[in-house]
Amino acid sequence: MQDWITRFTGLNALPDRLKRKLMAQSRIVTLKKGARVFGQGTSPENLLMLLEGTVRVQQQSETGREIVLYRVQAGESCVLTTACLLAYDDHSAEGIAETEVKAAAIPRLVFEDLITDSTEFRQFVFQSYSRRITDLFFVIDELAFRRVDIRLAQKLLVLQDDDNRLSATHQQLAAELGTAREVISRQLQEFQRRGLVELSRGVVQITDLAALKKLSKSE
Amino acid sequence: MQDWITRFTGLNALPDRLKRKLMAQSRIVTLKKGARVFGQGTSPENLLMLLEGTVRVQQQSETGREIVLYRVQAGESCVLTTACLLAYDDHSAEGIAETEVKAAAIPRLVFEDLITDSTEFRQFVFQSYSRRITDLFFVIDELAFRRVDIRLAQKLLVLQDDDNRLSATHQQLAAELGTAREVISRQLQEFQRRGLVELSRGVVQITDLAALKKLSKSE
DNA sequence: ACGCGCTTTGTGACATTCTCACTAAACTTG
DNA sequence: CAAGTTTAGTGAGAATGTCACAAAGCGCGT
Repeated sequence: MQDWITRFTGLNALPDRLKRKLMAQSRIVTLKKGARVFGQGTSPENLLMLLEGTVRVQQQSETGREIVLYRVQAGESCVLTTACLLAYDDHSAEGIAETEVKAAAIPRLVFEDLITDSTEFRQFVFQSYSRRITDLFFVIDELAFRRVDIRLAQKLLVLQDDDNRLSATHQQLAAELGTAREVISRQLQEFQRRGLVELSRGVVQITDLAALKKLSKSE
Repeated sequence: MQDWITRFTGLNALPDRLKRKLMAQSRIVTLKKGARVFGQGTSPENLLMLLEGTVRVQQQSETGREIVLYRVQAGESCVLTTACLLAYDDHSAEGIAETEVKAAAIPRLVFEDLITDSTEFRQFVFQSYSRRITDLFFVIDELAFRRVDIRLAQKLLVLQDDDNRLSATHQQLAAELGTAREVISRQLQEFQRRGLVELSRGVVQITDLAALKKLSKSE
């Protein structure tokens, strides 16, 4: 894992001196699938930059319901973690490794140094913020204004693999949209009735991609 | 309007040199009540620091419905504007002056300089971010998991003035919560039936504060 | 004071979503 | 294969959202 910096387009512009510093002062960590990356009591002393895998960031209600806020992909960083989740400790958000995750962990002090020293790094950080906040705006928009069937169709399209399938329980899909499991079950049945998908335990197979896309775009 | 910096607790720690720079290179602007501070086509070349008044930041759906995201109060700054609303131009968010607003406008370049030069200023900026993002998390939580009556009770309590009144149409209250006007009308009627409030056109008078508080806290 | 236009609120009917309390089916493990 | 666990299905009723109006309140000009 020598030159991981090249995986972050925003960091290519860094002067060599700082790249070396970053490499020298961060360490590579590996997290198992399902591991909690941050949240509830974890006080994040590192900025994580994802090299491989994805981290799902979600929020839990007191009643146990969940909603997925966004995902951090390889090549992105968990910026909100460092700056914000500290302040927000009550019904806090948490990050879960969705796959095995490799990441570069940058200690807070190094992070601050880099922010101080480098316009390029600042740009990178602010852009990361920007992306996350855009994601949050999007979630709010969807939650407040869109119907579940349309949102579900969107999600299925986003989460599908190369074979137009996805492995997820209805419960997990409900958490993606911040709704109840029963709602998803019924919607999926309706989709199946209309021939859009084929259901089996823990799996959704998309059978009419075009129609699903059309649905996802209807208002 | 000489020493406005003192109004920002986070900026007190700035070295005098930078305080002077900030004063010298920013200018005080005044905005009329109802003015659009940013959004849709405005490309914000300034960071606004509110000296007086409040700015309401809200989002609009394509169908014309709205939801209030957060408010920027005197002593706070519109950080999200500069960094983020640029990227988010589609169904974008907008900021409206809720009252007459006085603010210090800091040009983007000065902002960058300060970020570069001052740990204290960086802290200030990141804390501002943190607060806003916390607000967004809160909105998402409420939207996804809480009943409207409880959310309405909360809002009435927050928005009330010293006489336990608030001037707002049902439509405006609906926008606060991201719901439909009819829903608010019916809830308010129910509140009135239960003796919690007294309604008249454009005005809600709270008549049983204790009960309303209790409702707002029930799950 | 009166009528006119505009804004705000009220209402019924119906669709969608949420909740609760279950049952049933599908997998897992011993 | 039996027993336990996880996942999915279902009906009933409450809460919320949508639509198409009707009614009431207010400002304004005369």
